[in-house]
Order: sequence, then C-alpha cells, then structure tokens
Amino acid sequence: MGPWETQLRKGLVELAVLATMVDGEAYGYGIVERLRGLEGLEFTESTVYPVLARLARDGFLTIRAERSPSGPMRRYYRLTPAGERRLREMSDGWRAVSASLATLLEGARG
Amino acid sequence: MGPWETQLRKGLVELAVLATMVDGEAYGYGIVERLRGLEGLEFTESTVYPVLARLARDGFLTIRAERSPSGPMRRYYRLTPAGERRLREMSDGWRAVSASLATLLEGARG
DNA sequence: ACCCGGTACTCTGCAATGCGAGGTAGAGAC
DNA sequence: GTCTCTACCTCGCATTGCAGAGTACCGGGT
Repeated sequence: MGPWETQLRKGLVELAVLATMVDGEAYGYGIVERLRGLEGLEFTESTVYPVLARLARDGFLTIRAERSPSGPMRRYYRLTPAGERRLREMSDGWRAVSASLATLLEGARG
Repeated sequence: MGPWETQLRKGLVELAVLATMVDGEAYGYGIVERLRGLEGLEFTESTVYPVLARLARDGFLTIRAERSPSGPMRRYYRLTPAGERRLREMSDGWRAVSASLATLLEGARG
C-alpha cells in the first residue's frame, strides 16, 4: 500500500485500538483481526503490539493473561479510567479534524 | 499541542494543501493562514513549504511567481491533472478511513 | 536614514511512529 | 515429525511534522 496511507494512519492506531476496548477486553491478535475488516485500518502486528505496550506503560490499559483455547496465552487489555478519558479526548480531536477537513473538501464542492 | 495530534496530522497536510487549490491558485503563506482557521489543521510554515516543494517535484503542482503587493515575491501553486487525480484519491481514502473509524466509535455507542 | 512589524520563503535537526522482516512458542491435524 | 494456525515480541529503517533560526522584501513612523 502507498506511503501516504501509512502516514495517514499515524496516530490513528492508538485511537482505533482504544476503541476496540470500549465494551470490554481485547487481546492483540484479536484486535489485528478485527481491524483487518475495516478499510484503511488494516494494521499489522508489528504496529499493534508496540502500541498496546505503550498504552499499558502509560497507564491507559491494564493487562490480564489467560489461556487460549487454540494457542499460546492471550494477553487481555482493558481500559483504565485514564484510558477512557484518553479515548474521549482522541475521539473528540478526531471529530474536530474530521469536520475541518470536511469543510475544506466540501468548500471545494467535492 | 500533544504529540498524538502531531501524528494524526501526518499525511493530512498533503490532502489539506491540495484541497486549498481546487478552485484556483494558492501560495504558501496564504495556505498557512487559511488552514490556521481550521481546528486541527494549524500547520506551520516549516510543515507546509516542504510539502509544496515535494508535491511540485512529483508533478502534482505547477509553480508561477508573482509580485506581492505587500512583501516579497509569492509563489503561486496550481493543480496539474495528476494533482487533481491525487486529490481525488486521497479524498476517497480519507473518506474510507473516516467511515471505518466512525463505525468503530459508533459501535462503541460513543 | 533608521528601525520595526508584517509578509514570504528556506533550511537544519530532532522526535515520533508505522511496518517489513524475522523470531519464539503453544496446540491440534495429518 | 512436520505443517498450519494462533499468539506474542523485537530490530531497524523510512517518512514526516515541526520548533528554531535565518534571509529578504516592503511600507510607515520617526
């Protein structure tokens, strides 16, 4: 895929990853698969795992390990209160940018 | 501003800059001022000028110099056919990602 | 003549991060 | 044993936004 799409994704992984956890736990491999079904959000494991590690390190996620029925141990991540706040902030920021860009593109009668 | 917003902007400058030229010419300084009025798109000159140079180098823009009534010469940029195509592609890509993210956030009942 | 604020463009260097490539390992099928 | 799928981790590179600093043109005030 083109390099511009790579750049577009920067900063979006974090938001996308956090969003996968709003209604409960999620684990790395599962998140990757879930996002693979969404156009423009097809991240690889090399992208998602470091993000999860960083978010956990910064106190936005807690970790719980559990046996998988079909492979190695899974590491389930869950939002902390700080994580939920973070998600809201990013979500709001995203919507703002989204609106600005829409204005710009729409003013172009696109 | 936070580093995450910086990352979010990656790849967006190009789209935003191209979008300022749909209905005619635009010059660097003016683009910066125009975007300054849009939340989340407040780019600095250090960001915009290199983007313009890159887009021109890659054949998406043509350049025309003209005297300014209030300062040094302005360099006006205009979309080439390739530039217009590029803008459409990026615009479509953006809308796709935007929709995917909306699905994700909305499914979260956020 | 001098300085200052606004306009307009350029360059260097740093920081952040997506991701390809490669590695480890458990579980079930054959 | 080997293969495939699941599941996680790490190194290193390439890209790019942006602060900071610099250059230069212009008009107005003094």
